[in-house]
Amino acid sequence: MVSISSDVIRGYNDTMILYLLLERASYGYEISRQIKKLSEEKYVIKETTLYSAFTRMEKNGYIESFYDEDASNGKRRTYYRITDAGRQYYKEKCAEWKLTKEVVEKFIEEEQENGDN
Amino acid sequence: MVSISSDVIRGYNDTMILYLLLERASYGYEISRQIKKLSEEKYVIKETTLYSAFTRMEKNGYIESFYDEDASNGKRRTYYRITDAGRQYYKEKCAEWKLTKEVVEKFIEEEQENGDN
DNA sequence: CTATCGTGCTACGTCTATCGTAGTACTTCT
DNA sequence: AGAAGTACTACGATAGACGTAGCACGATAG
Repeated sequence: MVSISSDVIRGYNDTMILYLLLERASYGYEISRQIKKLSEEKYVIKETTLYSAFTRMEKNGYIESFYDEDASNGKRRTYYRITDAGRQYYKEKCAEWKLTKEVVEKFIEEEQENGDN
Repeated sequence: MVSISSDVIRGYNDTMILYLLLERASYGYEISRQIKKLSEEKYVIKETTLYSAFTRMEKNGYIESFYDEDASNGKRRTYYRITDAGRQYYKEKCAEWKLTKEVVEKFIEEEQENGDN
């Protein structure tokens, strides 16, 4: 069964997260479920990958963290919102994706869905 | 200017090399030039990346190395040919690529080529 | 004759995104 | 009370990519 290896999705985890943050600010667990859902269960991001992406992107200024002040109690969530730099970065990654796709596809053979020919 | 980062092509260097070896056995320098040419100069594989891919793939049994017996003298080239396992692996990577593309594209916004609207 | 350029590698160390494992903490369901 | 779900953090390992450097040989130019 074909599944997505970390090496091929690498470099697009950030893009996926930013895409979801374009809609609205969110937090780890929610982002994780949204990725799973939007990818139709084809891809599930690992927790450690997700949180380290948050840390990295905040350090790079692509996202900002904040706490929901209304949260009465319970384990406090860390929310993230996208910054202008993040929006810019997202756009660049989209452009890069198109280029990458173009290049990779020159090396991919269309598999004629074979009837055992 | 948009260029392809190593993190996004990671995991497809092997695929590109194998694709070229499907055609015929080849060696480092030639593969390198073919990748550059076929990608229309959009991607140039680094020497170290290429040779470490050869080593890795030979260890994994996807390719086999041999020397050109006819080569009279000069620096001897190491040729590589693809194995059956390599052909199988290539096919899997092609299938994986399609899946990856499907997933990633759900997170990519089509950039309406803007006339500064 | 020497220098440079192109070809064809190898060695070695660094970087970094991802991931495995584990642990903490709080809530809700049973 | 215990388990399952939510919401993280810490720490170390892995592996592909890459920077730098060097070696070896042939051909071409000065």
